[in-house]
Amino acid sequence: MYEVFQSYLNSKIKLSEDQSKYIQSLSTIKKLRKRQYLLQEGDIWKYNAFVCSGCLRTYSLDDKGYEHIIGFAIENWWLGDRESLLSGEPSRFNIDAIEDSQILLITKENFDKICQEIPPFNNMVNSILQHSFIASQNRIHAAISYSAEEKYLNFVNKYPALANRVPQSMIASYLGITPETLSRVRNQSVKKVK
Amino acid sequence: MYEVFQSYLNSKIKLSEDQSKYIQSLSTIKKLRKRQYLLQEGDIWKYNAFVCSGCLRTYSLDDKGYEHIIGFAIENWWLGDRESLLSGEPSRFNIDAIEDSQILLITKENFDKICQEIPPFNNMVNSILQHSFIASQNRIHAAISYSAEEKYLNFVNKYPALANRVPQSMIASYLGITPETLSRVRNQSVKKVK
DNA sequence: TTCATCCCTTGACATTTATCAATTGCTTTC
DNA sequence: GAAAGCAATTGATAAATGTCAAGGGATGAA
Repeated sequence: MYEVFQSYLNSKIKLSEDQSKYIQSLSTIKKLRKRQYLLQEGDIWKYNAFVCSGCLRTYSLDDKGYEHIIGFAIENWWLGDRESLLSGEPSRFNIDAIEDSQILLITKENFDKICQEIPPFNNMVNSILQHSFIASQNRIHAAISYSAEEKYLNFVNKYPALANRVPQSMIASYLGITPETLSRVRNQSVKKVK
Repeated sequence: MYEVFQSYLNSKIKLSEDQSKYIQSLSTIKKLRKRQYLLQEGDIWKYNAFVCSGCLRTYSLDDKGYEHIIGFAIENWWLGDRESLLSGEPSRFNIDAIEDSQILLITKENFDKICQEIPPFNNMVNSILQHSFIASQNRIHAAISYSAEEKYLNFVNKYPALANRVPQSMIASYLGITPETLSRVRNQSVKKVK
């Protein structure tokens, strides 16, 4: 399963065979079955994680026990709770598998070591962080500006790979609307297209 | 006005006098009057900007000409359009001054130079980016999970310095609600406290 | 001072979205 | 293969929020 990560890396930066082996030596693969937790509220998150296969979600639970989905991750996406990683505090989030998944884990310490020792890797990480930030700015924009229908269409447009892969109720939660509203919105959109 | 930035830097990292002078030599100060643009939709943004004094907002305009406020910035905050900076594309946003302001500007090229030549500076920048990302994750969480009232209370709690400084209508826009709704929400909150 | 502007508030009403409940069709599990 | 859950749909209704319109108070300019 390391190959998935390897080809990801190769698509982004140039590494010698030694460097690649070195990174591999600091990585571990974790297999998760559907519904299995990768991180549970209260745990402290200590890794940088990369999804080699499968699909996961990050979510929080409110007072009433409702789930609010913060994000999804599929193959070739990074994953984790940066807040807990950075602060060392227990996480407020849960991460679990929506499908059977395989995750590559690198501890914070090892990750920092790699960043220091392989500057191109560090640059890649920074670039990813920049892009993540921009993506979340765009999500904020959508959340405060769009109607339920626009939110859904925007989502499908941006993440077609997810739209047909995760349950609708989770997409609804991700968009901040109820499953019922999403169901109706989809129905109407279909009618409009006709 | 450089002193503001200097003390900010000193609070974060240790710099020699030479380094500090060097950074200063690559910085320029721009004065803005209230309502003046720092960036206009369609411009390409090429700086990292730091607010020395005053208050600004970043916003977009939708099809109907409504403003959607993406963010605020006051003294000791960083500011800019990372998307345009990174992509080199024209910005989709406007940035203008809510109060008379003074902004320190460093071009992307010079900024990168500083990052390369002064590793602690680079670390600081990364740490800021991390924190910005976490902050935007939290804003997303609020946007999809909270009612109008909760959004407002959360905002006041997190940014008390802004709550009494920027017009309510802008706060409403930032929260993704109408000014009228915000006005009613505040009224009700006051009553509840009594 | 007076006028004009801007921002906030308030009311009446419309629209959107949420909530609750029932039904159906699928998976999953035993 | 039957039973038990889970997801999606649909309807009826409620609640939250938006829209439109009017008015008032502060602030700044002439």
